[in-house]
Amino acid sequence: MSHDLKSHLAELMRAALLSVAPTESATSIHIERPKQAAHGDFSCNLAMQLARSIKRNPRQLAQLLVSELPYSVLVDTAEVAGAGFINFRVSAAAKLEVVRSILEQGDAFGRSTAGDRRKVLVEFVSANPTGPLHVGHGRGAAYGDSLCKLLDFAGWDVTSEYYVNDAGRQMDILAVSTWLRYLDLCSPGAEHLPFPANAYQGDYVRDMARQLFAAHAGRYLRPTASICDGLAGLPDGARTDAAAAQQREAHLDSLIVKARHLLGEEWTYLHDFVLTEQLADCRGDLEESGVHFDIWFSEQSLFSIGLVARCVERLEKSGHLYVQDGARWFRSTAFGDEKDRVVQRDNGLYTYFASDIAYHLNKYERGFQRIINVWGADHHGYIPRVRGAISALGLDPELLEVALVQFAVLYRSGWKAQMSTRSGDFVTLRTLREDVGNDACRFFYVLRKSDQHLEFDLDLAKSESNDNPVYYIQYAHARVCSLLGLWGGEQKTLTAAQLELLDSPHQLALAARLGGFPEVVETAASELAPHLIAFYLKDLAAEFHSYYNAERILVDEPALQCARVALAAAVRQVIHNGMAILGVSCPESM
RNA sequence: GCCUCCAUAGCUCAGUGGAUAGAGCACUUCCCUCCUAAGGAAGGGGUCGCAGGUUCGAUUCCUGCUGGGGGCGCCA
Repeated sequence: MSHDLKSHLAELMRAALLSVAPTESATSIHIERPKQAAHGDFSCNLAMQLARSIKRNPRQLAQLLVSELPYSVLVDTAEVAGAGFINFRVSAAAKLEVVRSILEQGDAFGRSTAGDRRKVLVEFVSANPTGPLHVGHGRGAAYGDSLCKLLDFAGWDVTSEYYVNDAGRQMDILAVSTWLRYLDLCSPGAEHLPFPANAYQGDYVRDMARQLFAAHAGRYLRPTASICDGLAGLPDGARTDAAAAQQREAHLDSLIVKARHLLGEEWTYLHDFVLTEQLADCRGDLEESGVHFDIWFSEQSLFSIGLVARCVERLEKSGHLYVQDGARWFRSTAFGDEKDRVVQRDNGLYTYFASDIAYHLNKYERGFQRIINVWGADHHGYIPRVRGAISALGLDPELLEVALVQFAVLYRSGWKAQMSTRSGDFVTLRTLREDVGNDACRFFYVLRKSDQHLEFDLDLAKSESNDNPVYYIQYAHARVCSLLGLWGGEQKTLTAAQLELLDSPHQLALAARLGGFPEVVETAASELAPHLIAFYLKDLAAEFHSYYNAERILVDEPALQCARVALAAAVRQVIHNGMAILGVSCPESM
């Protein structure tokens, strides 16, 4: 309704503009909601925009525009204020009508057709399946999922996708880490290989080793001597220099080569086992968080179908590649990147970048009108080369949008918690959800603008969870549910309420706030900013609580009672719709 | 060094071309014989990091500076 009000006012202003200054008919007309109630329900700054080109005093111009404004039953007053604003007051009836719309449209209120059911792909989380998701991943998950729901609400045909990095070195490291733990279990007490500091340290690795041992006993056991034979050496444990680090990585790589060689076919089983385990854990975790993916896309599949090789070939043919130092490079500097990038190493293996080019080619070939990557902010330097590769393949790089999500930093007892999967020192998303609860967790994650660092104070969230704004909003919802229960009537009858009886400032303010929901959805969707929904809901809940304390809703007079219950029910509905976008539940009682 | 995000109340953060810059927490007072007090009402608290520029108008846009997070691999 308010949507209609806004465009209605824009049309009135357009008519006035044509009459006052026909030569300026191309000027865009902005109708906004003033921050202060004293400035009316809507305002327009057209006179100030025009003042310069027409060379007239903005206030006089505004006065002229007002006098040329066509009559409308919806508008009570239009007056000039400030430096040349035109402030509108719309009739109470026009404002209140939104209550009926909300009750009639229910869960669909606020939905728009802006997206025109065009296909959009949203890829997010895509964490390596090398360990449990931690609180950093949680933010990407909450943001991405809310973004999907938001875009769906705004009329897009959304597909959510998780890119599974199941083909890289990290997976090999995880497999070999598990194998080493397993070897210890096979021969307890015996002298065993030292567990490398740069292998995966987490307890979940030991858990997988135990499972492996329980199911297969000594099947993957190989003599220690055969493993050690020809292994790259380790530097002194105390050394922290770059050369030592490089040596440690080389040691790990030679362990992987050794494991492959000694285990043969069984290495594949081991590799698949750890992948399946971690993916299942990750998937379960996300499902419990209410985060759903339509597609789990395997990086390995890109190699299997030969798309990576074909992609590189295609770039080769179009002259975007060259060979140097034995490696094959993509000339990304031709597309604005700061340096060229390797796509194929001197040992013949493709880099992660090569498979990512193939992945993006595949995304384009699936026919999306819009492709959104939700990436951690640490990937920002990666954007130019991907865009470059897309351009080099003759595709439109503008189709790809990258939404960068800044880090979530977790504070425990006033100390910043580390977040490294390899070192095993991290707080898992699962732990966080168990401590804080899923609703508070998801709400907290989207309560910050995504390009803003998020400070997640675990102790505060745990100890003072009652202060969490999520409860404030849920409480408003529960209060209405309680009212509806006490009222006891048939909700369908509320659409027939005499809304004009709602004439107090509190009620009109609430109606105006409710009317703003579709605009908030629209803005949030176009800016990929679900946090705007969260802030809107806080404001709506505040307005409702204030009203609830100031006026009685279940009054004796039947018509008035019906109108007030209808308003409360509309508040409940909009909170419900907004929370659904955020993936947060709305309990009926608290 | 280069790239990028950021700097707004004591703290955590909204607002991003408009009129007197907002919220929560914390602090000071009030309000349950009354529809859930996980609530409400009132109050104090700010040179919107600094300096220029564009504009009728800048916390918002541009440039520089200062301070902070992150990134700059033939890792993924």
